[in-house]
Amino acid sequence: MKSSPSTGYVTADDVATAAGVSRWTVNRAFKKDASISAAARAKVLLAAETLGYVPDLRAASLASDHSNLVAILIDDFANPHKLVMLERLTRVLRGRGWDMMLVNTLDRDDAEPALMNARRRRVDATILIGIQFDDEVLEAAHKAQHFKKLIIFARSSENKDTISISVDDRAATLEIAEYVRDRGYKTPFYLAGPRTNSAHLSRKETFLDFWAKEFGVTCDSVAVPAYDSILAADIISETLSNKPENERPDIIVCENDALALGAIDAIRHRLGLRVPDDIAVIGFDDVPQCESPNYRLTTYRQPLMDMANYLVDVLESAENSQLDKTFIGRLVVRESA
Amino acid sequence: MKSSPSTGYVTADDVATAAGVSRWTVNRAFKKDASISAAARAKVLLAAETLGYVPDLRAASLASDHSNLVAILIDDFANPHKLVMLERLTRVLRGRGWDMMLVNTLDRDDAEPALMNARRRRVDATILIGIQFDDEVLEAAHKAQHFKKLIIFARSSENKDTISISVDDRAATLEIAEYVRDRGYKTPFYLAGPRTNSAHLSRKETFLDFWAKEFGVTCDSVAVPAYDSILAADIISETLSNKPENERPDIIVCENDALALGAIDAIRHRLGLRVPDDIAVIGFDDVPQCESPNYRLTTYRQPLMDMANYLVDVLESAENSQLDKTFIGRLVVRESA
DNA sequence: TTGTAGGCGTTATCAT
DNA sequence: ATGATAACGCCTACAA
Repeated sequence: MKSSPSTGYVTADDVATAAGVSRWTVNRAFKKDASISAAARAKVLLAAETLGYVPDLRAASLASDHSNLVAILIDDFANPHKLVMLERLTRVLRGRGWDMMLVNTLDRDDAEPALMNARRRRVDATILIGIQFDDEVLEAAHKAQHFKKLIIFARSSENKDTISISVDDRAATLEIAEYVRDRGYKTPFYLAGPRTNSAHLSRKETFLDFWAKEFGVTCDSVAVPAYDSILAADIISETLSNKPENERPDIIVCENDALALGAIDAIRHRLGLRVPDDIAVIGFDDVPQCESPNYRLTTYRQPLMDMANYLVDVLESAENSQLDKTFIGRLVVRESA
Repeated sequence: MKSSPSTGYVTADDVATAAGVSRWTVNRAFKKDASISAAARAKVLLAAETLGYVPDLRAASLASDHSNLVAILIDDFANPHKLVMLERLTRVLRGRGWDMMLVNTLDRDDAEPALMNARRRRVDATILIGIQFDDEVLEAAHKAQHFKKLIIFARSSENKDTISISVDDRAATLEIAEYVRDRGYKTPFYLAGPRTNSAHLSRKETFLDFWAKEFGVTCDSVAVPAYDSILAADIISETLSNKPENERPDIIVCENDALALGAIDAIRHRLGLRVPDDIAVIGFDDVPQCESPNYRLTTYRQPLMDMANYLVDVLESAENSQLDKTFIGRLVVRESA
């Protein structure tokens, strides 16, 4: 038991002295399940309060080898859905006692250094959200095999060393496709996002397959190199501006809302047409803007709260394989399609 | 020097044994400025690579009492500008070797627990971004005086125990006001955000003062209880829908873009009027959507990269007072006003 | 219920 | 340039 430390922080020892107990009793006072008398706890908590003591989580983590800290690696801040995901994730994690580090994976070459960084902090899990964590990056990451848990959130992955928590893309896309068919649209156009090296069947492929089987026609599509509304607007207006009216699609099915919002802008302000009367639009994600009177976008909402809660279940699980899970969301019908 | 540890992590000792040097030499190999021979460093780095060793930052922090980790407390995820700020902040911090914890301050009562949490992690600085950190909360927080650095980002504050990094609201608002005057608008209407207990002069007050002095008239205003576009649209349409044409404002000046985008939606889709012909709109922040062909919002852009870089300067400074700084941004003129 | 050793993986500081 | 000692503040496991 020593007296005041050099660092300026109050330690358990200081509180112990003040409360007239041992340092270990002090620590017990801060644990829920600890076996400690109510009197002792009260005494300790009072002393801690007056001294301004709070336990040091670095030391706790070092000694116990779990930190209740996760790293979230994210790219693609242009997509407004990321803000929604961050809100849900931080809310649920914090509500259940977890902290998170947010890492901006600046570009694809930065993915590995970013993963390395998470390892240095000895986080309990590393969560990947974004488009640049393709199979190749994952392979390289897991070569070293030094992640307690590597979780891919809101994106499916067949990678074996990884836990994937995502919406069932196939089911979702089929629900969208059926809606498009049932509403009588005949000539859909698919607006896809950046191509990745991921092995799984993309939303676009699922949709095109469905349409081909249903009607025996291949519908057109184009890819936008980023999930960016402005870019999507540019590409849609380029693609459609010189098409005669009878070759025009009657609906644009978009891989996500970022693209869909751009598509609506282009249809109205570049092509001078109406949504949905001339061309309908359908999105994916249900970002807040979808509800704006300007867009009223029909879209597919992922059950993000459920997914985030399941993520914490995974964090708190002793297992770290066989934990993949897909979720079913729902189509939110508004006026855009 | 012990052999393989129980935790599964490779330690500096393991590398030391493998490389035939001492543990301290291993650590030196990972420091830029360390005095170590090139040969020794190469030997160590090779051994580390094959063993998969990376330094443990928890232990480093515990021993050195600085973590290169900051906590960012943020609320108001409805405002799309938050995503931009997060992008810039994470980019600059990471580029300069800092990690950040992101904490969602769920509501006002959660501010104190959230601050406590940052203390438990012994972060080098706590950064506050949001509206709920008013003077009262700051007071309570600093009563305990246990923050190495408490920084208010993108918001001015007169609190003495706090470092405020923000745009010069007064200069910005005056620039906007002069623009409004010079373009010949006569009857501006101010759309404000939630009222806070902050002591400083708000943008709204600055604008109203200017207009009163310039023309001797008080312009109308209304407050939206959250920085939320949908809500802003509702309130604008309520407020203006039953005004006769001659009492209608010719421009709506908004405290930020979230409100401004909602105002535009309301003007078009609820009031059936045109922007800017019937009513012009001006915002603040320059969120990405401003550039959309649908909005083309005239707005004021904060120099976020400069501000973020200055934030890191502050983190790396030995001082922790007299560090307040305000920045000057610029008006970005588009077609909405 | 309460106290005690020993260890977690670094760094500061001093010694060689 | 390299090695060694003593923290850093807590937790696990066990003893009293």
